[in-house]
Amino acid sequence: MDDFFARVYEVVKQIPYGRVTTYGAIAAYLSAKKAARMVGWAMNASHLQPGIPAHRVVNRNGKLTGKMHFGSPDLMQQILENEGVKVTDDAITNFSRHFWDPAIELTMQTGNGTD
DNA sequence: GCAGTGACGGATA
DNA sequence: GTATCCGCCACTG
Repeated sequence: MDDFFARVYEVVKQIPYGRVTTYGAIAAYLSAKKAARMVGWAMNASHLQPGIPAHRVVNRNGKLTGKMHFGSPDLMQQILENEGVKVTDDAITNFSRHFWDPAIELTMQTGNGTD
């Protein structure tokens, strides 16, 4: 729990305001690209940890697949729109424009919060 | 120890 | 582009 989960949380917490990423991107960053499910599963437990902007994590299609886990099915969309991310039909519009890849933005630097 | 499941993704048809 | 299947790793029953 302090291994894989912590990794996912670290990456998710690095997601800047108004940006979003995908489970696969995080998984790939964690060298577990084949196990994108694990990321999503870890996110399921993310609500146990504070400061985890899980709403900024969507699936490859930019779809708010996990919105149902926020307590309110519309909460996730509300937060995204509140951050300037337009959401239509439970999917992020201009997704590629808001897309944030940890493997690029973090330049493959694991756990380096010096910046 | 085995089987089922999961906030996914990629490949194939 | 859409639909279906399989693989992936970890956890629970």
